[in-house]
Amino acid sequence: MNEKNEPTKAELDILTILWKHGPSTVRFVHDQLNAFKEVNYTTTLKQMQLMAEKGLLRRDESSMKHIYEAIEEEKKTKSLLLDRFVDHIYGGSASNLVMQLLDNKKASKAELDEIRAVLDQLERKNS
Amino acid sequence: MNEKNEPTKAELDILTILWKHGPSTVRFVHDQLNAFKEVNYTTTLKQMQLMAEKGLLRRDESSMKHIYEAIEEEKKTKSLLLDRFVDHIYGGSASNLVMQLLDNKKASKAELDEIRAVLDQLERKNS
DNA sequence: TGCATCGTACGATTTTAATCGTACCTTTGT
DNA sequence: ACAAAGGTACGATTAAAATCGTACGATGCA
Repeated sequence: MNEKNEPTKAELDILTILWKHGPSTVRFVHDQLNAFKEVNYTTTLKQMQLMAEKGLLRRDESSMKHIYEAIEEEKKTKSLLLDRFVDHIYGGSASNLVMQLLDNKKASKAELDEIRAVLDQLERKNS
Repeated sequence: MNEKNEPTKAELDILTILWKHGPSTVRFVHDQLNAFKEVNYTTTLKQMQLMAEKGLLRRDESSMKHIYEAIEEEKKTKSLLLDRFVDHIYGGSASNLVMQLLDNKKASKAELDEIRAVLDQLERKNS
């Protein structure tokens, strides 16, 4: 993900679908999209074409139905977004973010356990 | 914070300053802003006026130099943004977010300890 | 008093994101 | 063969965010 290629909301919706289903046609992505959001087919098409230009998607035009694929993997992109978010909203402090997260009861018991497990594992690795 | 009053990036910059320094004049906010971002004075002014209209800021016009103040408190607004973020990017799973956060080495040793402390405290409270 | 300074008001502009309409090419079924 | 269906290309439009220029009122001081 080069530079300021931060995906917008609409782009992220498309990326999410591609990450989930792998390389897909515009039609497929569009149908998935319409499951929760009304848009015109040409809008989805255009959006994906723009994303290809921007370097967010790779396009295979060998067949008539072009196949699009996310260039960056899910994890990498999301972690970039996360970093931006932490920096922007929490002044770069990850712990502040986590504290608020836990505070807000946004995390279930199971999630708490999971988080603790990750912490433990990380600590073991670092020692 | 009503409805879709989600602050944009530029608005968040202004809110951050107001949260930090309390009720302020446009001039003051503008100077703070310019410390890290070049903008025209009238832009800041306009932005703050719009934010007041939107219900993000409260304005005291009793004196010539209008005084602006964030309506919602920092914590509330940030937690709203955080929730949106978790929902949008991590499908609502707080633990996924945290895992990635820790994974990414975005958290220092001190932060890890802090996070663990919060976890401990929460667990004690819940039992 | 008058002029430089600092303030707000307001319309216009720029930029970017998002959407859509229309033209036109390809495939497929009859 | 040809019409219907489904595909891409592309320009135009809309909407929202952000920025700026200019007008003009208040204040203060030489």
